[in-house]
Amino acid sequence: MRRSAEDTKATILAAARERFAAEGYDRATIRAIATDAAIDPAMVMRYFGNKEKLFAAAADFDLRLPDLAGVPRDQVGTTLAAHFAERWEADEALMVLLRTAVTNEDVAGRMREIFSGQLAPMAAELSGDPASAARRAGLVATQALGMALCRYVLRLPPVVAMTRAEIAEWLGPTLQRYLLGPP
Amino acid sequence: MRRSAEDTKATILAAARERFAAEGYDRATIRAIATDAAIDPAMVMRYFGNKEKLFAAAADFDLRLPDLAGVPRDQVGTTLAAHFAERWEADEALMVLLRTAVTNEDVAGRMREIFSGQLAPMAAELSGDPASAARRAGLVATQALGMALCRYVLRLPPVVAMTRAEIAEWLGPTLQRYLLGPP
DNA sequence: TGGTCATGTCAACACCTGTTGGCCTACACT
DNA sequence: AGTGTAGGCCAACAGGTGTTGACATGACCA
Repeated sequence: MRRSAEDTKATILAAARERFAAEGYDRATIRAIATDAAIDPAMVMRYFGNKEKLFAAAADFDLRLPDLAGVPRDQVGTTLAAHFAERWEADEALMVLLRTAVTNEDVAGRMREIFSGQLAPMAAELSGDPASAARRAGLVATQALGMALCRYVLRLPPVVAMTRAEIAEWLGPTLQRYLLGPP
Repeated sequence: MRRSAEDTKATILAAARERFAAEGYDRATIRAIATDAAIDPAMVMRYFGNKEKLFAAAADFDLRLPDLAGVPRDQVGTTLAAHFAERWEADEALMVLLRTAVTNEDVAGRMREIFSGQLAPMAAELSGDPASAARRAGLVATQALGMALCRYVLRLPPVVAMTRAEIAEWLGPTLQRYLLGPP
């Protein structure tokens, strides 16, 4: 069949996202991605150059943190927890990154950039104390990513069984304390 | 050189643990492990059968949870957090499992077994409420593994910078609430 | 001293990977 | 209708992987 270049590129990218999300960088082969996209492996190279660049294109990620300025100060934690619980499931970008960052130093660096570029500034603005803001953001990351890890990657049954609302209820107070609680 | 079979086996196992911990299952090659152990790759096969069995031998893991029965009830969280902070660094078994479970369903299953065989029973004994115990244990896992992920795998700078004592102080109240707090 | 067996080495296998260059083919334009 | 070109396919390469079998070699026992 014959498609426009843009269509083909988008098809490849979609297939790549799924494979990378499900299997991580190493196990997701270009051949498998090409088969999913019903296309020849050589096309992947033509459109994306090489596997690394394909991954980079598939893994651009925005936390899309909500604006917490207008949220009542004592509900910041719950709001944030609810946001994460939704965000993880909105698309596969987080899975793509998480499954790969664990064994790929470059991608781990990319997660550090997301952390310092998106999460840390939010904590700084919220707490007003630049000295402790980075640590507070780091603690938020441990809980948020830990939930993602146990729920979507390891699939611990009791964690999978929780609803998004229950996650917000349980993690809310934790994030609240990490962000705004006593040092 | 010529060694006893047990010595060789132990040398291979030590090298395998390091490689698996640092690179995960896929990227840790038998050839690299053999080189580290100053030995021929064929010896690995002779002593362990195949790569999967070598991994299984390298990844047996015991959380070594402390006995929390004698701990004052309001210090359970901090005690547990301090234990985790030490346990992660005691040996490389956790890294071996974590780096591999993310892209290997069998090993993910093994982590679920560790969870249900070691962590969940502790929560059940502690809370006395079998109905909610599994969920409470799951929540503990999200925070504990999230800390390990951010500190040792992703190496988020503010999380790496924390001392073990600080980790215990910050995570203690979280684990306390997950285990014994209001539902 | 001669022989046996555990310990170790070597070379090769079959397979899979990312990647490349040449070739085909359908469509749009003149 | 003829032709240029963008979109697509095929076959192959070079390198790395787990794994295997045949062969060497040292230590120990009769």
